[in-house]
Amino acid sequence: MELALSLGEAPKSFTLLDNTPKLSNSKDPVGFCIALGASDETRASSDPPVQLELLPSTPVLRSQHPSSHLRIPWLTDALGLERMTSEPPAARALDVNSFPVAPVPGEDGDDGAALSSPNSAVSSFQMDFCLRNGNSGNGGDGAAAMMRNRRDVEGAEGNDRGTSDDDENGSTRKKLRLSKEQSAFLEESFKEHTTLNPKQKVALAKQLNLRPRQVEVWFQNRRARTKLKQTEVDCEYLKRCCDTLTEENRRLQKELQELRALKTSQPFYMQLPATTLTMCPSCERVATNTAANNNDASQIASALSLSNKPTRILPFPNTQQAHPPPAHQ
DNA sequence: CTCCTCTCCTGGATTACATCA
DNA sequence: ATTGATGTAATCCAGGAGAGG
Repeated sequence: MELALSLGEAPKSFTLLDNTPKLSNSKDPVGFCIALGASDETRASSDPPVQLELLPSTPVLRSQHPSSHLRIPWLTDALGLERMTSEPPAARALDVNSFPVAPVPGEDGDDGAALSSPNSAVSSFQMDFCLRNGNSGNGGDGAAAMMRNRRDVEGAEGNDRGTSDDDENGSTRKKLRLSKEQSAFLEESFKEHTTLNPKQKVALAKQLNLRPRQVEVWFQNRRARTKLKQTEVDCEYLKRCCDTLTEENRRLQKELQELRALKTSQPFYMQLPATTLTMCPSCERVATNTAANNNDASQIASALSLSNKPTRILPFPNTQQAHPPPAHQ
């Protein structure tokens, strides 16, 4: 992807380097980073390429994060760690105390692997994520939430697609609200894998007492949200870059106007022998014969605009001795 | 080897519902 | 109590990839 902006008489271009790693291969769940290469002068030094961090990063969130209590099944597998069955009871912080929902036989219609999942050990520590966030300790309408939760869980059970279930009940589709613990655990999983293979999906579903389809949908929506957020961040960053370039364009146009005004106000400067500028034909740098190091175009421009000394610009071959070619290479 | 069909998965768009101010 | 905004679970659809005939 390449994006080029042309600004007046001083065209500058910058490219949007698409170094985006594949999400599935990246350790970073967001994994999307843009690098905006502009000229050093153009690029705002305070605007590094933006990478969105959508995951909880504050110490508070981290400390409250259930990852301190939970393990991602495939992570423990990968690390060869003990499974959660060996977790001390005190660590089972998510074993909230209501409505344990018995697994419905033949529930996992989504994947046949559910019955013979190699991660089946997880089921021995099946957590009860039946509570919605309303009744997990902050009082309020706990009873009502529990009733809703029971209704939702019961409605969610047994049918993977849900639509036929709704058809049978003659009701509209129900919407299960995931508990904070479930959402947090899914977030933690998403941090490790933005996509799930069937085994991971089933293991996660078992662990969270959800249907694999629900886990799948959650990851779909989560990826969509990530992409949306990243797009917003990208737009904001590009907008800032555009503002910076616009400002620089304005400044350069103004400088150009000053130079032209100076030129028209002093039409006979060519006849005055005060200062001689030499220009190298290869690199187009300019040097004066009075100050050999003064070959910066901006310094020349400021010299032109600030001091009213008449200046002569000569082709380089005429003043070989003033600017030997290898001097600046 | 190529083509076709089927299945599965994913992204994008959209809907429907829950929650909150 | 009502309502609009917002967040998000769920659905629908199209397209790509891989397997198998």
